[in-house]
Amino acid sequence: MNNAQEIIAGSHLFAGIPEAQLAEVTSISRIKNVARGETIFFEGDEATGFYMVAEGKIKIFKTSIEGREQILHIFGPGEPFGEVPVFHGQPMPANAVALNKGKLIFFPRSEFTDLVHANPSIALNMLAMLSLRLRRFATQIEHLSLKEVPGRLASHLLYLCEEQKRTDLVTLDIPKGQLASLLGTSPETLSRIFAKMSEDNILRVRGKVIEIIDLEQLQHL
Amino acid sequence: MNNAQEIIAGSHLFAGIPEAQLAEVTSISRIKNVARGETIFFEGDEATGFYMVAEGKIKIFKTSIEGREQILHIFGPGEPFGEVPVFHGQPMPANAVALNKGKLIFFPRSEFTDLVHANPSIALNMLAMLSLRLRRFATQIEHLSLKEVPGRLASHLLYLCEEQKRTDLVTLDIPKGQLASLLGTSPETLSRIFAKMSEDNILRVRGKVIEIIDLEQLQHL
DNA sequence: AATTTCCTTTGATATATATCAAATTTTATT
DNA sequence: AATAAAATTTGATATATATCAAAGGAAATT
Repeated sequence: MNNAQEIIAGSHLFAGIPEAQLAEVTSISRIKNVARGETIFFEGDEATGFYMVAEGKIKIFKTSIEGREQILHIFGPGEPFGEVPVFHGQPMPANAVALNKGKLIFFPRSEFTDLVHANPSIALNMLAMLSLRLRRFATQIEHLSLKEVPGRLASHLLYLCEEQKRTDLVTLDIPKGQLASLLGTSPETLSRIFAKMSEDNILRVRGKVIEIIDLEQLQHL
Repeated sequence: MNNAQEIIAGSHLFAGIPEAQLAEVTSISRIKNVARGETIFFEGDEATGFYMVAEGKIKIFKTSIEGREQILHIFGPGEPFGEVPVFHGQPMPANAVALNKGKLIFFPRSEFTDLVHANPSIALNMLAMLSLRLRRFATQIEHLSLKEVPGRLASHLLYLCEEQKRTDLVTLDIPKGQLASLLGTSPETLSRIFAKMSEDNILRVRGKVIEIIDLEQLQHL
């Protein structure tokens, strides 16, 4: 009745490591249940370890003094988060909140670094993980700075198309307000751009379901 | 007359590894001289290895179709760059150009990954490196999305204050146009904001030298 | 030293997007 | 099902910043 083991075994982070070590990884982990909206940690908190999502979705975000928020990542099952301070020994760089009721697997810092020392594969997997994340951040910076909101939305929809392996229709996996925060804009602006795209017959919005009418136009943006 | 060894030995990436391995690291490296303005690689190029700056400065940047550019990093002596694809096996995520005449140390991919396998310290140093970089990217995203240009400029100047260990006067280490691209704005806007800050008696601009008059005001932004 | 090239500043204008406010729809809770 | 709460949409307005254009200044090259 412990699916933590399954999540761990199926994750990229612990891919390809021997059964024995997998058991060891599991043995140092702890389960934490979280409610929708619950804060896992705040920016500036001391890091005692990192997490992996078992169920639900977690958003990692920064906030301004005025209360606006910018989402950096949204993580789902199998994805680790909060690992940056593990290797660098500084406080948490951002806030983490659960988007839904869910379950997390926690790995205490020192136990985990011991494992990494003994197991170069984990280190290399983690390097691949962080590299991928850097690449995504680079794209996010590029989009924020060089693209306008319609372009960012188009990019995101095309990303969802790939993820959902469909080209005619995608389903948003987060509320539109959260999507606005992920794209670095306001809910109002996002809504208007959806409206504009509908008007231009690029897509049709039916709640969380986006029907894609003109894929080429979308790719063009 | 080979200061590559010195740069390598003094770098964070290879800090604390035994003499013997340091020699090995040096032995797989190659020196590359670059001219001011020379391209090291383009986004999308296949990665055959990564670099470390020995002399000069390198900018890593993205460009839009219209030709605008956003600088992601500026790296100086001792700092590695282009390592992301080494661990993830995808093309280069951004462009690299030399800001000055300089010298680079190149490490071929497979030789380096062999070294990492054999030497967990290098892996852990690299993890610390990438973690730091993720943290900086997170800050950059935060600034682009949640702060206005004056705030970003203030942040940068305060960062230079720390780096140069002065609080009354800092020297820009890159041309103002490049600084604009780093801050995600245009040279015109940056110039205007410098002018505004001068007018408000926050600072005084003398070419590349910025005299800081009101540190508190600057921190306030 | 002269000249060309590049960098920076200043001015005028256009526009994408934030913000405030209110209406409407959707979702959650009793 | 009814009510409360939250999310989304639409409208009106303000503003930060991009862009175009041109002049002035600094730096590099001959």
